[in-house]
Amino acid sequence: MQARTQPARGMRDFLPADVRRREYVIGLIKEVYERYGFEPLETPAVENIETLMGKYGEEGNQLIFKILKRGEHERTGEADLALRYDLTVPLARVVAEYRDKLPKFFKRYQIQPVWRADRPARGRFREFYQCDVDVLGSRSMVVEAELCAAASEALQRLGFNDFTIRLNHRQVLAGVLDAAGISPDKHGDALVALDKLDKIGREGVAKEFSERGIAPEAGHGLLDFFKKLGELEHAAQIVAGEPTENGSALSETAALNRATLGRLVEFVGDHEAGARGIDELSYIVTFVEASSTGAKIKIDPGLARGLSYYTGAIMEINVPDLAGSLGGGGRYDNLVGMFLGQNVPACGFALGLERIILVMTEREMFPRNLAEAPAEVMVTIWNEASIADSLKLASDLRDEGLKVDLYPDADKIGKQFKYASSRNIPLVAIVGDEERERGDVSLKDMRTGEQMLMPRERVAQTVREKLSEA
RNA sequence: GCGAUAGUAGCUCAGCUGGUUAGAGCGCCGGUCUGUGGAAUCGGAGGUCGAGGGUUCAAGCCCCUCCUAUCGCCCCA
Repeated sequence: MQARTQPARGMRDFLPADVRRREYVIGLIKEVYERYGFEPLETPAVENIETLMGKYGEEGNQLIFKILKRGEHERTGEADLALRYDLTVPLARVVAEYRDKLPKFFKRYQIQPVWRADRPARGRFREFYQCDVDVLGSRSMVVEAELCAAASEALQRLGFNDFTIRLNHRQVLAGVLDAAGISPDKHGDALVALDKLDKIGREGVAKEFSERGIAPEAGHGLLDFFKKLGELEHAAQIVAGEPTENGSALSETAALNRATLGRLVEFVGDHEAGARGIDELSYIVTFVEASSTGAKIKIDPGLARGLSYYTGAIMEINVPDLAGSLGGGGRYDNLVGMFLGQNVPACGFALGLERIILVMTEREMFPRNLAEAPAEVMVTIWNEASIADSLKLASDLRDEGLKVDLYPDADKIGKQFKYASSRNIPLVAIVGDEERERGDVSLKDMRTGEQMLMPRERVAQTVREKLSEA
């Protein structure tokens, strides 16, 4: 009859120390986003199923957690609701619904869980938090630049400095594939194969191209283009010499981005949409160079992203020690239109909270004192007769604004000290028979072992002094 | 969804080619200490060996199914 106590597959319980870490990260991200002028938004966990279906591509549809109809309809197996798959589509729905109440440029952040019926793996769960920032209402590349800067600053505040924001563009991607002579219906296949370039190498990709029915000349042309891009990077590194230096890293990145753009122009030629995309990328890198984020951004013509609603720039953040990405985003000018009938330009960025926490935990990037003391002072209970005194003292100290734990049992005093010690509570207050007679309280500093006797009224002040000493 | 590896005490792990009552360290609880934690010392509890089935005289070990985690593929934050 022993029930299973593990949470459902891919779902997790967060114990107090976990929650403290999560809140620490969320707090810092919020702070940065607020400083960029973003406003908070929350939406329901559940959406009508039509709201989500068809927005994420074929693969995405299958990964949506669907909720069966209730009541009599349950037996049909039909679903009318679903758990949200991301925060972007609900945002588009909200903008379509409240267009008149929202500002012309709606800048919002949203930090909430989303659900995907995926197979769990390292850094991948079925319930996970995304930290989204989006700007709606503008086609300007200033938006892309600001979003990159905001996400980048959030990561830097958390202590990351070895991340890269890879930048690409859906139209440029299309332009490159067209220019290579890959037929439009094979673009998807080409991208999937191309994405594995650094894993399986040129020959591997070439093999996969042919398996996926891509014309050999087209495949070769494409691989050739990427080979030359790779050489570009190599050259830039040699020129810059020390890539770790801040100053030279910036110019190196900028130079590389310029060179990459140049190659793209050559290769894509007069492909109209592609050329426009290249212009947009060039604006973004120029705008971004105005801030320290510039050194973090790298145009990567091989970057593809799964979600089907992206229409323009796409980006992704990576760190060396994580296979997946720390976050990603892009422009999706047509998504709101799917709800409203009228397009509202939009661009957004999502940071993956779970992956940030995973890497931060492995690298021990959390402040030491985060998970520790649940209270600043613990009040002991001397005996059954003195419970009221202890309650009163705890209450008074709480009124003084202190975090106070009250030991619940009249255990041996040594046991109570041991408990306080194990919980890392720095101070312990004792009202024993002697103290009570004189209206005094003993206060022990668990860190030094020092113990002082004082009038009741002075306890709060002394606790504060002791806390600030450390 | 496919393939691979792993799961033994709260934690980290031993456990030989299947062979009696499954071990260690750390942690936990208690005593030494009748108003005091951390140290020392002595003692104690705790495991249906991930779950369920099968083979065998005998299963932690072999076989099957499932669960969970991790690694590739696929995809993604």
